[in-house]
Amino acid sequence: MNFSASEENYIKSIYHLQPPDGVVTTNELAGELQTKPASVTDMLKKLKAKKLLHYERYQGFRLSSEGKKIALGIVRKHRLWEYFLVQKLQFGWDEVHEIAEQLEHINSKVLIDRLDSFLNFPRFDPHGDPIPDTNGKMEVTGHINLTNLEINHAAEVSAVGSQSTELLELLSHKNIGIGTKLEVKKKFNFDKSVEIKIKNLPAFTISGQLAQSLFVKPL
Amino acid sequence: MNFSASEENYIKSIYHLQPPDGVVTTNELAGELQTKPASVTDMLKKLKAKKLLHYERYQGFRLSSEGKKIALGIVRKHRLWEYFLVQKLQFGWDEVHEIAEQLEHINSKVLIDRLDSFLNFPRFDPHGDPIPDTNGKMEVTGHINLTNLEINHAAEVSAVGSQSTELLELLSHKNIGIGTKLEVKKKFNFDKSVEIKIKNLPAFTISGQLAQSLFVKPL
DNA sequence: AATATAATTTAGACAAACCTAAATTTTATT
DNA sequence: AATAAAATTTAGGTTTGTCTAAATTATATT
Ligand SMILES: [Mn+2]
Ligand SMILES: [Mn+2]
Ligand SMILES: [Mn+2]
Ligand SMILES: [Mn+2]
Repeated sequence: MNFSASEENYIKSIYHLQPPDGVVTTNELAGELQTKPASVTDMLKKLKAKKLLHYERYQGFRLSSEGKKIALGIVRKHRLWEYFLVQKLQFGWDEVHEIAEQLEHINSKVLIDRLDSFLNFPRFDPHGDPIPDTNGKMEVTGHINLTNLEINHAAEVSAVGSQSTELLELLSHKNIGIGTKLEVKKKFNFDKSVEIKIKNLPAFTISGQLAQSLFVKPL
Repeated sequence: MNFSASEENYIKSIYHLQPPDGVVTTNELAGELQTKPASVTDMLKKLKAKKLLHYERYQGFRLSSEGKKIALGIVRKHRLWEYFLVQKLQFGWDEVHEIAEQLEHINSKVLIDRLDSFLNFPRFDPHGDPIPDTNGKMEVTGHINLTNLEINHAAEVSAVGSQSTELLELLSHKNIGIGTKLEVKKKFNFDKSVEIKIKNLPAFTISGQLAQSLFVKPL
């Protein structure tokens, strides 16, 4: 079965909004998609008819297992393209979302699997979100992006957003690696930079871009 | 101004059908786009209103200079993506058209210019068609693909379809380079392979894939 | 429990891009 | 020049995805 770009955007948004056990509401989804509740209701009927979601009117809705499978396919495409844009075409991680929003609707299984292979099967996108594999499986490590770590909570670096030599060079210069224990001391909203503290070293500041590339496991 | 995928497909097809001085007809375009003449007429009105073509009813139509500019932009995207698919993702030149047909509608100037740079500014796509540069200019060399050379007509190799080391390795092994004079002796439809004759050498056969990567100037 | 408010759905329209069938215009043939 | 054939356009629908305004249902407040 094939879906329109519009259907895919709805499915993906429901996937992102859906809490582990709960349900998504019409207004939430309308807000997310910048559309009107009435339009959402129309689409819900269509997606229900296609068996992509469970929905009883006025009761909210959630993806069916088929719907979840479709969603993971779109998420896979979105994140792989983002990784491609950053890693191969020198885009900043803050410039890729809009373009990936278009590219995720290109319809070709072989294209996306070859892209995956060309990129060397990356497990995280430039924002640190895990990339589902060809079967829709993705890592469920407990790590979070450093930018989401709470202030003064100890954590350990567990992954980096990419394997680029530039990133790795910067990390080694700053003595940060997998296993490094650290705390966030302060977050600066102006430029998203973050002050961190590593034991036995004076506190220092890292750029928002670098923080985005670091994933930590709270201890 | 931004155009829908449908508008872009119409514009590109008119560009390809349009003879140097003549005009395109409704039925021709309907045939090319696998649609009905009535649908073509609808779109012609819209494109005329947007000043992308010159059109008087029952009289045929041709792109305006603005329309030509748009067309070249789409052709540029189509051919760059084809080159990417073949050169980076290991697709065969016969497998890329359909995917490029989708990718050509991705809307981002910076994306396509970065892709161009990433690919090292290729001048020909995998089918030997010239790739317009960022300003819509493309080479108008008189060369044609070797697969289109008439049998027993002398010609000189003038360009290759890509710069890949694999291609160049194969060419040097076969003693073919820019400037090599040759004739096509026979074309085999079964596997598209081609028998060629180079002076002072016995005739030999090259694969269809290799022939597709060779461009010659008839002498 | 009654009523007010908020969320959701329905009804009815609209634009884009297509279609079929009928009407019109151009072109070819006698 | 008249007529036949072909090409093109128009008229009137359909589907998809959107919208506004009104009606309905659920939730919150008195
Ligand atoms: Mn999207
Ligand atoms: Mn992302
Ligand atoms: Mn296309
Ligand atoms: Mn091509």
